[in-house]
Amino acid sequence: MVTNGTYERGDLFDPNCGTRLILDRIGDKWTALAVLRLQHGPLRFTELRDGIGSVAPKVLTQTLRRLERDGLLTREVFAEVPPRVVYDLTPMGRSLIGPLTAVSDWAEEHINAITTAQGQYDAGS
Amino acid sequence: MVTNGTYERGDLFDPNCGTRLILDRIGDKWTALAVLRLQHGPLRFTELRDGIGSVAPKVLTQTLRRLERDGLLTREVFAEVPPRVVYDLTPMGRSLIGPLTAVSDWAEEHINAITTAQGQYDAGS
DNA sequence: CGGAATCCAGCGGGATACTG
DNA sequence: CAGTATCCCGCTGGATTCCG
Repeated sequence: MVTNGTYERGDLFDPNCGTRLILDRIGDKWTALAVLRLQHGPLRFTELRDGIGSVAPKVLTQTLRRLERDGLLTREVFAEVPPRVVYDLTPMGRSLIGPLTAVSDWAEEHINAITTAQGQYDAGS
Repeated sequence: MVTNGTYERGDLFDPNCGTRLILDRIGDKWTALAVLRLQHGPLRFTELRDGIGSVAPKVLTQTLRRLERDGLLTREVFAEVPPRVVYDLTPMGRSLIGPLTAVSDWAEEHINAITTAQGQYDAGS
């Protein structure tokens, strides 16, 4: 597996390495979901909320604000009545879809095996 | 982007879908790090702990036990004095390295852009 | 409609001390 | 060495209510 002498390309042991920071971010409960929901085009707040499940509005707002702050999505407000706010991924946000999908695919493929393994482990195997 | 009618291959809106479950798992503070540290071969408890940073032993144990329960790593105990315990990835655990590396690579590539975006956002841009 | 404000509980995670 | 046993804190995330 190790063809050259390099370890993880970064410094995983360093708490400030990129991987740690990003993992803390997309590892939270809704971030990855929000990004994946937006991969097919812009959505409004309510569409996002309904599509994702039962997220408290406060929590969804937090998630979206963080993503906006990180430059991964844009938030466009239309001064209308009733108000309309549209969220969309930035190019950088879109570039995250690939890696995220890789993990998601892996999850779908192995979720059954994992559940089985858990059952055996709990059975005192 | 949507060439056919399918959304995410799973049912992301279902709290019980694989992606959600896995993300909750590898999204925690140490799991992904532990897996990545083990990609080059088996390690002992202390080697894992020293390599990863400052993890409280209790927390590292929790992480490793969960991974063992999920069938992602093996825990082999040698009845010696002093005791020796070796952790190693299972084939399934090894198959997670790819997706994890994809995310990790993305993180290393974009961490600077993200930090910059945060700075601008905080500047009230 | 798209939040903001408030309150709150749980638990993930850390520090420390001890043990087979 | 490789944990276990306690204690404890903060923060994430949830429920609810109200507002422009």
